[in-house]
Amino acid sequence: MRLVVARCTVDYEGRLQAHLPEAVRLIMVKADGCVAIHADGGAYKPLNWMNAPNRLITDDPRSWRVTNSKGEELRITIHEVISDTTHEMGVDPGLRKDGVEAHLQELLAANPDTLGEGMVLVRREYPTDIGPVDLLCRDPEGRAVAVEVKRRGEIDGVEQLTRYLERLDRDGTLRPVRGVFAAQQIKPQARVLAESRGIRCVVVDYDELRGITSDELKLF
Amino acid sequence: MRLVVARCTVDYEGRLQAHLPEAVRLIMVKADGCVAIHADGGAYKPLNWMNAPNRLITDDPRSWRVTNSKGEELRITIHEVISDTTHEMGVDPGLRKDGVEAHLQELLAANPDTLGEGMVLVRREYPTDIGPVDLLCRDPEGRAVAVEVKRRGEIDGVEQLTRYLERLDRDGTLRPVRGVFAAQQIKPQARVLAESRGIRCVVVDYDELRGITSDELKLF
DNA sequence: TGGTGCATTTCGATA
DNA sequence: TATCGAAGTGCACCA
Repeated sequence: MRLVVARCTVDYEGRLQAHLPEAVRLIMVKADGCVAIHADGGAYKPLNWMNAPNRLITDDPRSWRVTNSKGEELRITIHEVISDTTHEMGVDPGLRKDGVEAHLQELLAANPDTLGEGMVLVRREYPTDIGPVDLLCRDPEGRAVAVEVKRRGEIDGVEQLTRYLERLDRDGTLRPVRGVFAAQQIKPQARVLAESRGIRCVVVDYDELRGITSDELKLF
Repeated sequence: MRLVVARCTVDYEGRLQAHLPEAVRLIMVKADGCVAIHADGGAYKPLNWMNAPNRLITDDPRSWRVTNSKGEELRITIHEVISDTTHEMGVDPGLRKDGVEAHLQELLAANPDTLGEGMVLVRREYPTDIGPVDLLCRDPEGRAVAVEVKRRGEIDGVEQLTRYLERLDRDGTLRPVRGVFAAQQIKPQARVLAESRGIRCVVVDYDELRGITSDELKLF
């Protein structure tokens, strides 16, 4: 990784046009070739960048050009170099994560009762011609229930579930299919839209659900 | 901005749990306090981070703790410091952008003819109870036309316009409202969905539109 | 290679 | 401050 601290101006032309006036910034060049220009503030997002794969030309150390195959271009004009260092880091072993939507889906699949008294799981990732539904269940009366699982429930999640319901309803063996929108948190507008379409909203407590599952495991 | 290159392990606990095994990485601490841990690859996104505002405790230089008011915590254990530098950068003058959706909307508002012969603008950001429609126009016969403007037209844009049309149609003074989906580029699947719902698709040439507007200005 | 959905999304505008 | 929609979104996954 090469780290250049320099007074520079930057121009980007590609998906939009953008310009950075002269100032001191950090230019980070990673081993995969991606370039990022950071100011001394503003979260982790750089002011400007060019992802790999790209071509970086620094023949003229005062004027860098980064281009990619999509015709995007980043021009960095360097007025004064304050620091220029390079460090070998090797390949990173990578990040281990826990607690994302996939895990929430697992927990709900193991505890369909959370989605409604007496609910029974038919299968996870139930296929339709526009993609898989997160969960397909049956209620105590044997009626099909399609479940969309989100960490945070917003309008586009309701739209997604609506499209699935439309498709599933065409299947004579399932019709009529009801919808359940399950999330750790549901935005008010998403709730309004869901309920106006007869979709039930279920707010899920992740930690509680994890507790139930581990309690059940203790029974064995 | 403080730049530390170090062999480290990192743990994050907050919106999810994540762990980084021991490796050499860049730890970037910005003036606003935000902390980002970068590997030598993988676009501009850091492996781990904590945005401002937060509290950074480095009393023990081998074990940093970053916490915020939401109860999130980042622990950085430093096994070996390879480099540790600090640079003053001052406040960045910031990024100037051009070519985004707002500008496209302005240009279309100034040239409603682009959306259809004889189209007249009623107003931009026409309010509904689920949010404002980009443009509301009337066609030569005086019928209402709702326009959704996107840089790139994809399925969710069609869904958005459909929701607006649904709402506007409830307004007796406007009904029936037609829809126009305007974008610099329209994905085939979005076009199919739009047309199946009777929504007209208009591909807009940004540069040409800008030319028309400047030509009109020259007339004055 | 392109389409779809998720993200510790981030970011900005607005009510 | 919450909420909503856009982003040069990035990224994984799958066809």
